[in-house]
Amino acid sequence: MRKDRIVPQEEQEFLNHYSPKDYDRPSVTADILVFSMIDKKLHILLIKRKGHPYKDYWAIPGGFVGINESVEDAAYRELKEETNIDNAYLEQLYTFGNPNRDPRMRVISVAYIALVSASKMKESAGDDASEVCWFPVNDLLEQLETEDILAFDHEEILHTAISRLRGKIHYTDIAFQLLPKEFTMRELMEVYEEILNTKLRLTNIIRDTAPRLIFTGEYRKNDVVHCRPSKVYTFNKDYFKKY
Amino acid sequence: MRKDRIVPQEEQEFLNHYSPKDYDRPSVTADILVFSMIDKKLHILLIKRKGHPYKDYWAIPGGFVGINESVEDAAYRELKEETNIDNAYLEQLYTFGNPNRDPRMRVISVAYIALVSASKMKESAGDDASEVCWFPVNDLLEQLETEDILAFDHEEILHTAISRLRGKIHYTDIAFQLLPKEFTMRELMEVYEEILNTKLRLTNIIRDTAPRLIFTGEYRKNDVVHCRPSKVYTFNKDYFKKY
DNA sequence: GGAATAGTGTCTGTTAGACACTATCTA
DNA sequence: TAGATAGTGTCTAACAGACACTATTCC
Repeated sequence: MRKDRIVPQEEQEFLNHYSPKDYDRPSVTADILVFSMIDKKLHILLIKRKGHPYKDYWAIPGGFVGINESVEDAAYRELKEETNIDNAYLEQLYTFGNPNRDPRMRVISVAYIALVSASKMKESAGDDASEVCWFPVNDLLEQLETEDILAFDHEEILHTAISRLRGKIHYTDIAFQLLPKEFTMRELMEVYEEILNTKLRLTNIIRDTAPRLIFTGEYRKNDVVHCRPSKVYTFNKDYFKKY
Repeated sequence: MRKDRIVPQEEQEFLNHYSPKDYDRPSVTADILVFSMIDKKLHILLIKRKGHPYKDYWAIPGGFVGINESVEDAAYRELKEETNIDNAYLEQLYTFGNPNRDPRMRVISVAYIALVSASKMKESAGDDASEVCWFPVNDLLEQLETEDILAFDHEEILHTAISRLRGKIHYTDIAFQLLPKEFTMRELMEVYEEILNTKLRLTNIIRDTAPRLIFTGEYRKNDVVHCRPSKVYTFNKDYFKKY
């Protein structure tokens, strides 16, 4: 329940005279892990830090949550600033709240995962194009095993995000969120392979996702020579798999 | 990677002169949903609000996160205050960050789930015993379909928690966290039944959880008359099921 | 025709719900 | 012995990985 609670007059009077106490407060940011499939590889958007601390390290984009803005709205705003995309799949990941995460001040970060289709992306991400970069995720993960590249606790945040994606790919629609409206079976499989970082069999992906797909009636010629064209599919939004 | 990064001297100097700007900041609380099995029923700990707003409504216990305290530590502190338990299973649930959640001021709440064994609980929960109450969860959920009982957005938080527990019970160890060190198969099944709010078959629970259990060698006489005693088990902490 | 991928159908091992049946205890 | 729950074993349907085999395209 809970639709429009009737606020008793007594309570209304209390509220009129209430002023928030001046606690010593942490700052709150919304950080956003933007994933996209680019050139058949899963990529994540990172920005290079221009100043201290962690100067020249790469960081997950984020920004402070406004005092009258929901945390989710802050994440959407951040996404818009970085990718110029208004609507995208957005999911809260986890809240990272250790003191000393940021040596400057106490910051609590609510991390979000955004999945965007490369086709939706408009040009120029942000102002300084040179400071923003798409990293191929699996290459990055490998590199992180031996090198420190990410600022703050952002490596931990990235690993948390990957675990989430891997865990959810089989029973949710996240794979489709990374594809354009129309796609082939092979493209869909590539999303699975990139997220799970394994080789899969096209045939099993077909079977598992078929009920959620609609054949558009069109075929697409393949990049490869001597090859039968693929059926073009659309995601059936009305289908919900149990969970 | 990321163990002990060497902070360059240049960066250290920057930090020495950095002072956090005075942004207008939301307050952050750690709210904690404490679950326990009491009298064969899953219960949640709620406190009755003594003041406005939502006077006399029931609320999930919570408190402000200290400026030098991790959010998780704040949750542990809150748990200790309410139940007098030091160590318990604690898991971050979700962060609720809409403005107007609390009519007094902007509050962002990081919600945690705590699972405690009734046997570990010491007496007296908090100061005013009369203000703290254990609610049987499934009865409460039913009541919430027709009545507003919970303060703020706490009904939504509760539903999120229940979904999480139901989703994780089959592939994690949360059921065991609600039981004392030693327990019978029937007690374990009762945890499953309470969380899922369904009737299950003992025999299937036995099969599914067997690899994670250790038979203590002891038997326990049953409450019911004319009945064969149950084997007493312990949770095998070393066993990790894939996920 | 041959190379190459698209797509179908099937085999198999695993898993989860259901339940028949046996085991063991106490009044 | 009867009543009751403990616990074993098995049937079955759903599912997922593997792969044999067919289909279709272009050079």
